[in-house]
Amino acid sequence: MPVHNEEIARTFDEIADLLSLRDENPFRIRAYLRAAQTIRGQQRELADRVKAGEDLDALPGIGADLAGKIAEIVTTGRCQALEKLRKQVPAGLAELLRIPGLGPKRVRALSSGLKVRSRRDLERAIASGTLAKVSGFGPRMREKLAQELKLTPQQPARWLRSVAAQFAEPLAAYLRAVTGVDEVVIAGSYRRGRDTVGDIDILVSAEDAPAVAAALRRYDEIASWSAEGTKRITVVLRSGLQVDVRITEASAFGAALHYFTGSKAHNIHVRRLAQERKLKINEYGVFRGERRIAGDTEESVFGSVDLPLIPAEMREDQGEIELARDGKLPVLVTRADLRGDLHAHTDASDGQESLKSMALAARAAGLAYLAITDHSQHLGVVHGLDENRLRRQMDAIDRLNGELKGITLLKGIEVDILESGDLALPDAVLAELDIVVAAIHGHFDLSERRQTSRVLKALEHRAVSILAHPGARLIGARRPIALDFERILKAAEARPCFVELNSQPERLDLDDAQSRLARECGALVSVASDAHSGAQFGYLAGGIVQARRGWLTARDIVNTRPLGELRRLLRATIR
DNA sequence: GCCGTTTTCGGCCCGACTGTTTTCAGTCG
Repeated sequence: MPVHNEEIARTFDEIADLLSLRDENPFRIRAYLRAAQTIRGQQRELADRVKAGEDLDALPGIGADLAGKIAEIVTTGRCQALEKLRKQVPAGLAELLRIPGLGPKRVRALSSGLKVRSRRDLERAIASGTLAKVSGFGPRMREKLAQELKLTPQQPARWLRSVAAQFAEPLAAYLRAVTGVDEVVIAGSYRRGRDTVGDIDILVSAEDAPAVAAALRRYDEIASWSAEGTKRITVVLRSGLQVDVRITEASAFGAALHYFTGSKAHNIHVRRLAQERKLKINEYGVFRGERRIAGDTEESVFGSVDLPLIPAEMREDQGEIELARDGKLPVLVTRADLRGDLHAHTDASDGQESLKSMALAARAAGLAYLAITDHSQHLGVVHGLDENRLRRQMDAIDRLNGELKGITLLKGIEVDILESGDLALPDAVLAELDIVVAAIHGHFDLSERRQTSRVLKALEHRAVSILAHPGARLIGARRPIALDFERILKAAEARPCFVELNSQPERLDLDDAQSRLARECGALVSVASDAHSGAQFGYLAGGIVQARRGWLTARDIVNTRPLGELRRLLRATIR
C-alpha cells in the first residue's frame, strides 16, 4: 500500500503539534507546518518521486532533513522522530489543541498543573472548580471552554463554497447598501475559490467603522457575536457559518484585500520579499520606514515587490510567486472563454427538463453547443437509456438542430464503466454518437490497483471521448476512489481523450491539484456542468473557478474551442 | 528546520483581539 501525500502531511502536522507542546523553537514548528502544506499541494505522489530518485529538497520549505524524513515515511511507513515525540508528550494533549482558545501554552499548563490530558479531564476540571486554580484560566476562559467542549465535536465541518455563498453573498449585499460603505469583497478562501470554506471573511471599505458595526448589529441573520473590535468583528450566522468582518479605509483597501485573501503561506512569502527590499507589508499598506509607499490597490502591493498581480485562485504559495517573478504566470481561463458544454441530462434520464428546454437554457447561458449525455441503461435508479431509446433521442436531436438557431446539440451518452472496465452499452451504438462520456457510478471501494486498471480499460474503448468526474467524490459525503491519477492522465493524453472537470458543486472533480496534474500531463480538460436542469448551467462558473485553481488556461480546456475545432478533436479521440 | 542578489549563521510576517493582568501573554488569522 503506497503512502499518500496526505499521510506524509499529517505526520508532519502531528510532529508540529507535539513540538509546540514541548515549547520547541516556533520556527522549527512552522517549518513542519509549511512542509505539510507544500506536500498537500503536490499533485504527484511523493512516494513515486522518492522511488524515481528525485530530489525532494528542491520543493519549497523542504530541505535535506525533511526530504530524508519523507523518504523514511514512504519506504518504511514509519517516522522515528514522530514515534519518539509521541513517547515524550502525554497522549491526548494534541486533541486539546483543537479546542478554540487552547494553544500549546495553556495545554501545557493544564497538563503539568492539573494532569488534564483529555477533553474528559478538562470537563471534570471545569465542573469541580479545580481549573480556577491554574493561572491564566479566569472565569471568562472557564465559561468559554465549557461552551467549546459542547460545540467542538461537530465543529470541524467545512462548508461547500456554493452553500456558504448562499449566506455570505446576501450579507455582503446588505453591507454594500450601508451608507458610507464604498466597497465590500468576500475575501479569504472563498475568494481563492477553495471548493470548501471553513468560515467567511468579508472586507468592507468604509471611513466610519462604528457605523458599519452598528449596521451589522441590525442584520437579522446573526446568531451570536464572538469578537468585536474597532476593525474586526466576528459573528456566527443562524446557519452556523462564522463570518469575520474586517473594516478598512479606502486608501488601504488593496493591502487589506491582499492580506485578507491569503493564503497565509502566500502572504508570508510576499512579506518576506518585502523584507528583502527593506519594506514592510501589513494590512494597512506597504511601508519604507514610516513612509507608506503603496497599498490602495492589490496591484500596488504586488508591484512593491516587483510582481504582477497574481490571481486570487493561485495564491497558495505553490510556486505562483516564482512564476510571477519570472513573468510566466498563466493567463487563467474565464467563464467567458467557454463556448460549449459537453455533459448534460434531460428528462429522458434523471434530468428535469426536456431536450428543447435544455437547449434553450444553454443558449441563454451563452453557449454555442451542448452535448446531451443522458445516463445509459445500466444505472437503474435513473431510468437510463437503452439502445432503442438512445436512437430515438438521436433522431429528436437531429430535428431540433434543424429547428434551433444559435445552439448546436451534440449526440452523446454518459455510459457506465462497469466493475470490469467494460462499458454498459455495445461499441456499435456508441460509435453512432458524437461524444461518449464514460463514468464510474458504483464499485467505489476497489483497491487502487483494480480501480486504476478498471479505468484504464474503459479508456481503451475507442468510442470514449471523455472520462467524467474521474474521482467520483462527493465532497463531505464520499471519498474519491483510489486511482493512480498520473497513469490515468498520461493514458488520456496518449490516446487521446479528455478528462472532465465536473462543475456540480458537491463534485468539483477533478480537484485543483488534479487539474494542475492534467495540465502537466498534457491531457485536455472538459469543464462541464453535468446540468440536470437549465438553471444548472450556472454551475459552470464554479467549475471555472476550480479550473483557475488548477492553473488552467483556455488552451487547456477543450470546450473553449469553436464547434468546428471541437469536432476535429472529438474525431481524433475516436480513431 | 529552512534559507541566502547583504548572509552557510542568524534570521525567520505581522497585527487584532481576549482575558487576565496591572503592562502583557496567548491565541488566532
